[in-house]
Amino acid sequence: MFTATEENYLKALFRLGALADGGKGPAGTNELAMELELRPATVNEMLKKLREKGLIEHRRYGKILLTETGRLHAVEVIRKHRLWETFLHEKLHFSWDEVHDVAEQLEHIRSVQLTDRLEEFLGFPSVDPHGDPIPDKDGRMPPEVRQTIAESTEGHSGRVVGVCDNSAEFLQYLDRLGLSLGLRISIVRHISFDGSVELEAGSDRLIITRKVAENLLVD
Amino acid sequence: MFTATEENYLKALFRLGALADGGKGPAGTNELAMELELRPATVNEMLKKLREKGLIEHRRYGKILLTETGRLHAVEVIRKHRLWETFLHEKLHFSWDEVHDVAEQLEHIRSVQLTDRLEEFLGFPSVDPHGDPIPDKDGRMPPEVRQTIAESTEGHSGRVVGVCDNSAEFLQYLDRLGLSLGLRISIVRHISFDGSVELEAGSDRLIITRKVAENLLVD
DNA sequence: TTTATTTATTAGGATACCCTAACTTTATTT
DNA sequence: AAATAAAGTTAGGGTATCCTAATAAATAAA
Repeated sequence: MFTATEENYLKALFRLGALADGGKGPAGTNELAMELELRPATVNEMLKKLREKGLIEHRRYGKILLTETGRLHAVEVIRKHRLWETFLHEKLHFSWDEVHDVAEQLEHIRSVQLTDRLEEFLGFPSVDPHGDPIPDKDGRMPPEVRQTIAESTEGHSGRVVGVCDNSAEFLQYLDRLGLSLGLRISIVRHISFDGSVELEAGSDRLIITRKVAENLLVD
Repeated sequence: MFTATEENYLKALFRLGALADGGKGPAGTNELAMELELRPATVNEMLKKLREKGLIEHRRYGKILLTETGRLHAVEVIRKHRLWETFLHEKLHFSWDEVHDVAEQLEHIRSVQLTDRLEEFLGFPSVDPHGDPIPDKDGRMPPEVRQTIAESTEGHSGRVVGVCDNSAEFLQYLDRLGLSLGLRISIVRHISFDGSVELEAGSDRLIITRKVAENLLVD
């Protein structure tokens, strides 16, 4: 039905929030090119194809929006990606910074039964190893009630439920800081001088930089 | 390192036994094209590429032979294919006729760790759901001591250990005949009239056609 | 051994996806 | 509103993989 390339475009548009509602609104060609690490000219060509397949709405010099069909396919790919990440982490003991690249390949395997059986095998998980919610068979995604540490209020306490940046570098850095998914923490104070945040995790205190705080999600 | 297409060529050459030793010897362009369901002209182009990469030996108008490097890569792909088939069958409960097409895609996933971890997760299986041996990490494949029912002697008794034809149609037909992998059977007699073979399975007797007998392997 | 058949190769084209460079339209400044 | 900047598009190429049709070499048959 769709090539791996097409699926990557849909996924990128979904990430950019190019949705009629519930997202950041229409996306631009340059923005999409940046997200996919491709040239605008290349993206422009593919837009034509996606338009003709009814996956996006787009007029010459206009903005890009996923159609409902496009959104459903994007969510399906994200579902597959997150299920595979969960499989790799829980069954094959890949660390959370190793799962992404392999899942990036596995998400494009075409099989009507595979995804659903994998989901069942994993016991219908609700989130992947990075804390991101896994859409169900019908493309429904549990609403995320989470915020970055940077935007949370002082005194707030909750669990680390996800990250914004999935790079191996960041994830390994978190491991070194002793921060892992599910950890209970409290926001002690925001330091206005440089945006650092002081946290309490159990009986430990630690300070994280603004950049880390902006990429760590708590519930 | 190698594209999925290149890997399919290597696999096909291995299947055709295009090995310096231990196989049927060199293969031809047409033969390979037939195996891959492509045109000879297409195959001819790819031969150039495989030759330059040192995966095959081939001179203009000459026969094709896998180099040692080529053979090792072919075996690695076969290893991945069979491990995935085993996963699909044992963990996700795909029937033995459903596993092939999905494994055909999964075998091309590139990850240094994935295959070995999958193998460990599956408990180091020695054969896949069709009874085909799974090569180990170093490309060693347990020697097959098996023969088709058509060539086995009357009175021989053993287990059904594999099939030559992996088509869903044949595998479903076997299910209908009540023949499954691991079943203990005895060869009662070869019927010279039409090549049919009479079998005993437990207390049951059944007759299979010559074509079935040629595609069923016993140890 | 000359002819016929089979097998392999070349030539030329198509599609998918990517690129750079040049150009056009839209948006932002002044 | 004119000038500038930013965003989007077109033109022209490149590689990988496939194709058909024509040709050349090798093999088999007469």
